Amino acid sequence: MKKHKDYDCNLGCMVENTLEIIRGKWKGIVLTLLFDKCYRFNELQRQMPGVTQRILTKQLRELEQAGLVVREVLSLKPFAVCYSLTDLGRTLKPVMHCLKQWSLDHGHEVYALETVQD
Amino acid sequence: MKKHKDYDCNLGCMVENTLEIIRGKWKGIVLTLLFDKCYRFNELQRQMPGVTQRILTKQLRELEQAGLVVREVLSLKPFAVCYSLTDLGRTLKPVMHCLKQWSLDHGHEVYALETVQD
DNA sequence: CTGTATCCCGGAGGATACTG
DNA sequence: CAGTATCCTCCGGGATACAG
Repeated sequence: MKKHKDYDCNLGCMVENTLEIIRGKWKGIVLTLLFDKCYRFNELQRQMPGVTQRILTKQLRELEQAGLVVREVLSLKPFAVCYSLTDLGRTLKPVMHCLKQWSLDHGHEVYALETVQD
Repeated sequence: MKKHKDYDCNLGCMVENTLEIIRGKWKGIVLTLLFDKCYRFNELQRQMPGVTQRILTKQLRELEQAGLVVREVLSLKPFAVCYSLTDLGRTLKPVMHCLKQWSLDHGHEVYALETVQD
């Protein structure tokens, strides 16, 4: 695991700390999904078109390391696991709401400037 | 400029949209700094130990493209520019506050689990 | 079903030198 | 002072195949 910050910053660092946790490409979606209910591995994958097993596993492991997500083995015979949020993970709800709200309010203004026609 | 999203997602996508804008390594700090006042290029660099000119320029250009930051040439004789936030950029203040607050409230809990002694 | 093991690639970030 | 121009490194993300 890598160090969180390689230098001390008393300015935007707080913001960066939080950002690093949710920086992974699929972590935002994973967390958003898990706010509602716990998910099986393949349920998650189906909700996230484009992600591969390896990457999804990786994102989940990292969220687990951060203490935001819990992996629970339900059964071994038919191998089944269940991913859910920890209490700490749940505290991110207002944060994610904040991000979502901004996108709803101002996202289109950004798009207007990015205008990509590929 | 790259496409914002390569697929349509109606779940965590909103969150992702906002995250992509501030994903750059130094963007959080830049924005945080610019909330207070406008900065000269080298003022910014001095506030951000570790960043190189090239990278800082890149981050600023991207924020500019997104419509969050304005670059204003103050004078040519002694070459001077000034970076400040647009109205759109300023709307990110509550979002950044949200991220910062979470770090203050729960950041240490994450650290506790990451425990890296390198 | 839920992974791990390889191999691979592009791009973000960085070091350094040069410029108007 | 505020940048470009090169070149380079590293790592997140992905494709694919295999495994318990």
